[in-house]
Amino acid sequence: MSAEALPKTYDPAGTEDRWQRLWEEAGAFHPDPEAPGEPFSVVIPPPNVTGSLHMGHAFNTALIDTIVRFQRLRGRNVLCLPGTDHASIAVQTILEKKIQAEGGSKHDLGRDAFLERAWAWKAESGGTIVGQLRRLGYSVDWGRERFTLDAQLNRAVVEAFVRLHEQGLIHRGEYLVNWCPASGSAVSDLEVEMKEMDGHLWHFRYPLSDGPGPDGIDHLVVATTRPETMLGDTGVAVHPGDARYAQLVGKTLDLPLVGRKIPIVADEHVDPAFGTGCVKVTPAHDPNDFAIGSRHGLPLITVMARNGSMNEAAGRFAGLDRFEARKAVVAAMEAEGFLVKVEPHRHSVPISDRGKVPVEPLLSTQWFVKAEPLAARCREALEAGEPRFVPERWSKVYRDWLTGIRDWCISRQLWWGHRIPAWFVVSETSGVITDATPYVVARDEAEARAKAEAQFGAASEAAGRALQLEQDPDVLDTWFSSGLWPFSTLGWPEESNADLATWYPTSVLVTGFDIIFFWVARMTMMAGAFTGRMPFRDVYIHGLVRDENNRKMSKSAGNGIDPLLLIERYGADALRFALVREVAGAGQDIRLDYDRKSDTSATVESSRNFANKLWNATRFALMNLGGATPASLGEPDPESLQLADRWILSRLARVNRETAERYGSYGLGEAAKGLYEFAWNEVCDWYVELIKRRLNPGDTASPEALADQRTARQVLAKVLGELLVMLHPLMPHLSEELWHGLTGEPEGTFLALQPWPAVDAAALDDALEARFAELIEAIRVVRNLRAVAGLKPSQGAPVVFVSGRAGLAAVLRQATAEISALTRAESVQVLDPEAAAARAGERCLAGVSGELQVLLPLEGLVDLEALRGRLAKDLAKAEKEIAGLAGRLANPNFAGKAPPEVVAECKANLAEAEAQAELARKRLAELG
RNA sequence: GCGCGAUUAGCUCAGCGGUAGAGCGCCUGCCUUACAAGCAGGAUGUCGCUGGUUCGAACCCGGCAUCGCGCACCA
Repeated sequence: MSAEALPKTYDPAGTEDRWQRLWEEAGAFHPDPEAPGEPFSVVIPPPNVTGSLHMGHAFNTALIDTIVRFQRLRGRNVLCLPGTDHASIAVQTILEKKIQAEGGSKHDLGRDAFLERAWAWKAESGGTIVGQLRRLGYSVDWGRERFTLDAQLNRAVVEAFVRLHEQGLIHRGEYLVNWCPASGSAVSDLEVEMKEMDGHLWHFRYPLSDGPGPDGIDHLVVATTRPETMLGDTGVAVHPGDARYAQLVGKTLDLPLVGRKIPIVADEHVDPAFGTGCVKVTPAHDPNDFAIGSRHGLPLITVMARNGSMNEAAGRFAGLDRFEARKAVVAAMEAEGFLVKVEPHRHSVPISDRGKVPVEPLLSTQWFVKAEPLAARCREALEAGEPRFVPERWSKVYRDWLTGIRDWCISRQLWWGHRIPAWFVVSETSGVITDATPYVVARDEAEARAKAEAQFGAASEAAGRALQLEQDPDVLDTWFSSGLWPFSTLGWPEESNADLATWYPTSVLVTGFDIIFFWVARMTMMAGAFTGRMPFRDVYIHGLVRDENNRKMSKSAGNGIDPLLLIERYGADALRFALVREVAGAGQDIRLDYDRKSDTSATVESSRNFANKLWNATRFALMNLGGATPASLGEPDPESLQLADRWILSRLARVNRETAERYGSYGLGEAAKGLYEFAWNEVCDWYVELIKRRLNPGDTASPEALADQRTARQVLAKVLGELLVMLHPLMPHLSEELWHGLTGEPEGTFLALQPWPAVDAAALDDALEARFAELIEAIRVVRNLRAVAGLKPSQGAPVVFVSGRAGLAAVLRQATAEISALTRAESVQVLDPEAAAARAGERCLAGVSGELQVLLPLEGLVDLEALRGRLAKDLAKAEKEIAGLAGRLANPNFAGKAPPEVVAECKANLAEAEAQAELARKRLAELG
């Protein structure tokens, strides 16, 4: 690529598409398990096929891809495995809405037709998502793409279910579950969100069956937030120590509206100080009441149907929706004189995450995973440091959840998902599934039949009926299959699978803190049970992307930003870089700056500008390397390096070391910031500017000048080449493009697969970096003086440096040509203080930096006012410093207790500040 | 109620024991043949409040306040 071929600004669109295509066509990210290199593996958190990606996915993707690209450059045998999740309940909700909008229902459609639509939806949504992931430049292995409902993954799910069942860790039973009437399914505890809402506390009078006792009490008052449940009351509880009611325990009440006699029981759970100290007990509709009921043998009466309406047990209220029934019950209680009072009451209401309606605790027969034994294994592993959480504090959140874990309800009354591998022997219960129907759990129907034959065959035959099986119609919680993701995707349960052998356990899981319980913990529990090891060494937990108002970006809140919009505007690399750069303080949420009116983001724009800066730095190099490449130029000869060369090579080595360290320890934001500063503020602002003269020695250049030109070219090529490698994990497309431009490598060779450059430890030079910083500062002072004096940029001026330090003076003398170029100096003189004294009285612009004086003798050109202002400012600054430092040194404790080097530094700084103040005073006096 | 996090320049955030930083924005001057998506220069902060530890605190410890999040919840 020639420099002329490069336009002045970088246009990401074509470049990014092209490299994505070339990488994929070449199978650049399709690793071989047998290939050399220490294995490094990541399975991506599979996005739900619920539409399209949001910024949170882009963020997660940027982090993962940065990590895996870095590891690839480090020579690891990297597998990054992509895929998508079927998301039973979310997808089913979307589809049902669509079908409803068309005027139908899923039941009209039937199971098979519904599933056909679901698969069609999956194809569409999954395709969109995969396209978006590609568009981000994700270096995943598309050849190993998985979907949680793939046949192979289904095999894993079935196997896992069967084995857990065999181990007695899965059971079926009737319990109070969280019922979501909107979805028509049970949901797990985690899928319920407690939401503070304004409600009411209704106080009801329940009369004693036997009329007033000796103390005149003829009723109890109970309070409730859910009046409709009173229809299912089977008792009233009081605290055993509550003297008010002690003599009533054991008596019965007449339940209003229903007429049932319900007992008064004593139970510790009741808080005597709350309300009247009497609690109505509805065991079939409230978890606490369920517990009380089971302690006292109270019957369970379910008064609600699964669609959220009242059932026949609700008597005259049957058929009413639960909220209608609430009103009706209150009205009836009031009409019959049982309503004592109504109070406004703020309380927490359990809301179904997916259905967005209050969940109903409902008695129902479901499948459960006994979580404690699985969790115990995870807790032990955590004690041993597995997995390692980054940041560490999340391990506590994880451990706390695993401690005191409750059983996990895994069955869902849905169609889209992994069907439960249990077959009911319906021939035992007249052809229908009841709670009493026996069942077998098996890998497939044939195995089920064999098992059923063995258990029930003889009896069936004896009874003269054919053995009839029916598979459980329900599906499994999506997270059951997601829990297997790190190994089901690699071929489990086929233990001999090469992928599994090479890449399991995976190296790191990268995900947001919001799914530590849902997903991370489920994966560790499943992995512990089936593979005997934790599924990943590290868990890197990142924050959430929040919008400009600090709200979590989410589809349901409607505040999401489409990553594609930003990619189209600024490029994928710019978006990635912006997201990673924002993550510097690991684990913190990031707020993406965004203007919804114009669809612009200043943050992403600045990353785009950075991309453009790199583009132009490379363009500059191509214009000045004379057609050579880093390879053809070769390594520079250490003997011929100039000061600036040695400086930038020292910086390069240091940045290389730091960056590798940061990439390797999840310091991704720091890595991004460090590279940004190095590339822009050191390479572009200083090094490139400093070598321009050497790169253009002119037509009549001496052999020495030509040799020096070659050195400058070598160093520039090396620095730029390495910089591009280091930037590659963050800005893969741009770096790939520029690297090809710089090296002239053919399209089939990829920067993505190059080795990370070795750190040239010999180039590291602290002292030189320090001296160079002083040179930079000296140039800054000159520029500042010129600006203060109001000199036109084109106007030349002589520059005089006065320094008593030989080292600095030598550096300045060495760099006079560069200084001239960077400051428009007509001449550069470096004097020692004695020589300068001889020139005292000359009218100059004067500035001070450390012990260095910078003079611009500008007889006749000087703006006296500006000069005084500048000196006064220097003086004030120096005096402020003196006050601070002197104050510290005056404290006897400081000298006595602070480390000697700190004291020495303080003294040196004081001396310097005093010298500075003195110089400024003298100059001011000279001006009169 | 228990726990976690945040509070630093107008905005978004770094810094986590030795005299306050970046990006964006702002002010001044520049189309200096890599880049105006740029260059040079500049201004801007009692580092939430309050005690303490320390020679020294934005940084460590104790309170408090505000905001956010998680977990558990009394009908």
